[in-house]
Amino acid sequence: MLEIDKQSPLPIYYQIEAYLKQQIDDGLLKPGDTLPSEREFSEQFHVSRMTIRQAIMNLVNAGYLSRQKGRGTFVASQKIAMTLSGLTSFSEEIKHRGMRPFSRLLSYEVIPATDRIAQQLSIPNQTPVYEMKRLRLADDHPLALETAYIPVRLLPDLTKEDATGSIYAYAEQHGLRLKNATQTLEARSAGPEEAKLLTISPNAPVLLIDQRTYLENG
Amino acid sequence: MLEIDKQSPLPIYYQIEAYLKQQIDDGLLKPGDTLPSEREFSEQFHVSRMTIRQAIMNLVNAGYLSRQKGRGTFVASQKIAMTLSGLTSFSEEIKHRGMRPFSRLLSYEVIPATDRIAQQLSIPNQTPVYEMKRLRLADDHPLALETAYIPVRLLPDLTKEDATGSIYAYAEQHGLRLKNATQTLEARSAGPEEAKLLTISPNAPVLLIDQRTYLENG
DNA sequence: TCTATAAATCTGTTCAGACAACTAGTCTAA
DNA sequence: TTAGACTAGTTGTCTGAACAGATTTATAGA
Repeated sequence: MLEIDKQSPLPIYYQIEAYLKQQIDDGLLKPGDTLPSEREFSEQFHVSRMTIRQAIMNLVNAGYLSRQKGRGTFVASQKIAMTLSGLTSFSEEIKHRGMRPFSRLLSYEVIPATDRIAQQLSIPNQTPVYEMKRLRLADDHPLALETAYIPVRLLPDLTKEDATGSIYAYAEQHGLRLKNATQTLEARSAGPEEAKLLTISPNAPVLLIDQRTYLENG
Repeated sequence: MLEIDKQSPLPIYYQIEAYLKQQIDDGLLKPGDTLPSEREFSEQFHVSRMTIRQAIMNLVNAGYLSRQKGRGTFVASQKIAMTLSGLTSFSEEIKHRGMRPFSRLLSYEVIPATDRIAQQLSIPNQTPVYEMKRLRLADDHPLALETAYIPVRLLPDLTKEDATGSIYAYAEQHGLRLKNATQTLEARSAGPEEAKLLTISPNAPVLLIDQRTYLENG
């Protein structure tokens, strides 16, 4: 049992945060486990609910926990490598750096989800999804190749023209509230086609980024 | 001027957040600019200070803003690539994935800061700094090469033995409260020596991570 | 003028309470 | 049996207040 020291120079939320992180790292709390509710924590530690929330929210941002309105707070899966708190789309990211973002649509079609895609998106096999390949540029400098898969069900009326702009902006305009994204990174060598599109030499090292964006309801 | 719609299904803090993000992306707020204080925002929008705080904290986590106790809130520099809200040290990160972290100290010495190091750490030239090279392993599998530079002034009593363990833990034990870190990523080819230590082939792509950790007071 | 003290201003932390929105289970009526 | 209403529990949002700690500005005294 944790003893909170209210006289400590360390903030209370910080002590609780460290305590929970320890429990997770030590395996006392396993991925998928449900945490006590905010009210229970509040009574257990004799502190305000807002203080508990601050500790929990920090751990959610750090990728240790996840929460769902009406259900509870859970220990996050180990697989989540890095949680981006600020969910920034490509366009936002580039603009933020003062460059002019641009993307060229290479291909756009609706295909049934393959095994791998269906599994990654947690949808049934063969579910129709949009497949969009785009070349990302910043100030006319090729920057990245992107292949995006989106279940058709989520955005039934998406057209080829919409796909030219920002998908994030389009989604938010149509009432989908985006929640967070996870990214995993991997470095590998560029294939010949990729190298050509990005105007780099074949076998030059490239960064492989797997980004998944979730809606607010999961 | 922003008009807050208190009837909107979108939370108030979210509206304010979007408004400020827009101002920054549009260049109306430039890096270094000071934002109005929380009290001023609070009066301007007729909402509670805590609501303002929630909007601002989200933007701080997303890397758009930075704040300093007693000074104010500022538009963050464009250079900040990605701010890790959860400041996780190497050991924490590996343990979180259920592996056994280990590090081998390759070299340890005190050297005067070179031009490049001094500039990066924002300290005067020739200031003595620790230089520690470490090979990082997870479950005996070589994972990363690390070269760390720390101003001697910050941790005057650091010994070679201390350097074998976690520097973060050591720093916190000695009263330094760490704040946040920025990481920039770059993919390049491995040199022959690096390849040998990491047991990979020369020229294999590796990930270059430049991580900077700041103390709470900067 | 210069310096040391005091006041004002700012962000950081904490509290107690209120209502909204969502989830899951129970109970009731068709 | 089943569809729908109800209810208890959970997180999400918001308020107004208070004090702490850091920084800057104003002030008074030498």
